[in-house]
Amino acid sequence: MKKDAKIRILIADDHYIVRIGLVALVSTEPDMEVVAEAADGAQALELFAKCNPDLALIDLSMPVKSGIETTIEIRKRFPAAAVLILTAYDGDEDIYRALQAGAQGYVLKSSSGEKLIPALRSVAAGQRWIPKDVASRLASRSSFEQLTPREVQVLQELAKGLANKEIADTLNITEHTTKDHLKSILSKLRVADRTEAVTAALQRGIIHL
Amino acid sequence: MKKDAKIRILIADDHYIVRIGLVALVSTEPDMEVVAEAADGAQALELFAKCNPDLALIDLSMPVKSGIETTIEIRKRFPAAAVLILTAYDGDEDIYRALQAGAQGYVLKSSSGEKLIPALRSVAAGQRWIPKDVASRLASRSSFEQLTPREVQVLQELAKGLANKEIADTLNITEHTTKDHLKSILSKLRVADRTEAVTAALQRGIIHL
DNA sequence: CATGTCATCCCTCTTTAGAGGGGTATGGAA
DNA sequence: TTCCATACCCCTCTAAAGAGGGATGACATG
Repeated sequence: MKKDAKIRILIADDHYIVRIGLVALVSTEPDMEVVAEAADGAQALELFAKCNPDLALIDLSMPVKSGIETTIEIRKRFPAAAVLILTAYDGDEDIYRALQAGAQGYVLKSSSGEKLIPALRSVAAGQRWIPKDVASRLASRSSFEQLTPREVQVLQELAKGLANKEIADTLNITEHTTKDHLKSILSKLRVADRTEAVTAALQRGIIHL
Repeated sequence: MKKDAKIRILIADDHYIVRIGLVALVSTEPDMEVVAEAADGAQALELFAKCNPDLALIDLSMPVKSGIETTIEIRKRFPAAAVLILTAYDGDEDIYRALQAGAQGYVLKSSSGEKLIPALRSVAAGQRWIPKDVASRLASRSSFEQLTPREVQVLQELAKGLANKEIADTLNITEHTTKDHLKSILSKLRVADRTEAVTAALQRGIIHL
């Protein structure tokens, strides 16, 4: 290996402290370096295009453009890009969507340096990296049925506290149809009523406040 | 000032990366040092008792014992302790409770080093530190009426998706009383129904999932 | 072409939610 | 003590919510 063939990393996180921490952690490793720091998704995209890093370490919850959106964009524009998601547990749905979006790995912010560094190296080398516990939750996730886009849309209005009739108006459908969607939401999420549906969806990351 | 009279800081955060970041940040300042690192509230208490730091920098969302609980405990056992809350925006109610719990300051994880370092120095020197935007949100908070402990309790059951009758059973009251509490919750939070009450309470940090 | 999924619409029926009144007992503040 | 907030109880009534059926057109996939 050439001495200057370091793994060039882009980090994207809206928390300044986290960015410092990542830079500090990476700088302890001689074979990697942080070449760009972004505080939001849009900035991450810009910097990726400019720096063309070997690895993008991206937080899920960021302003302007979410980690998921950013990952999708990066992978679309740079199909060879290696993306590792770093987050403070945002629910199974987010993990699933991150991997669907093309991320090769997923690490939690609580994981120690001994776990993080190998993840960085692994994903930069083109391999996948998904912690066992995350993988198992991902498996159990599949036991729940997938919500359709329309159902998610209804769920979002539901979270605002709208009544069926109001949801019907905003979505330009009838109250009957709203009730139908609600019925399938309740059965798919295996909950008893709309309020539990909202909290369950929030916990699983299907919707956000 | 004596050369070795550094500000001795205890940091408590469940995210390893954040702890690294804080250590890295603090180490850039010659007059302060991190003397203890805790990954949860209980550990923070232990280490505080052992190290007796000049300042405790505490995250709000931690396992085992929350930042609020930890702050209350620390302030009870060490009335002279200086506590600075560090968090990723957890809703107005949390900020309010943190300050009620005896914390002298409040900083957001997104704030830059130029803002964080003065906050550390200020609180360690016995002064208060509350960002302007946080202070203004705190003021607007007071326009909402305070929920009683019982109402918060009902709200928590509400978030589980329980029906009025079920809530009544778990709290050993009648359904009528549950409805009464619900009525005052709806009016105090200025929302139309139970579902909106739950999301509003989550946003304001009155309850958590 | 058949099958399946999605989104839409419709009806009935029972239970629940929420608005509107009423009241009592307690314990702290004025 | 008088006042006020809290917590508890009760009743009625209307409008929702949610469970149960059945049905259609669009569109993709086998």
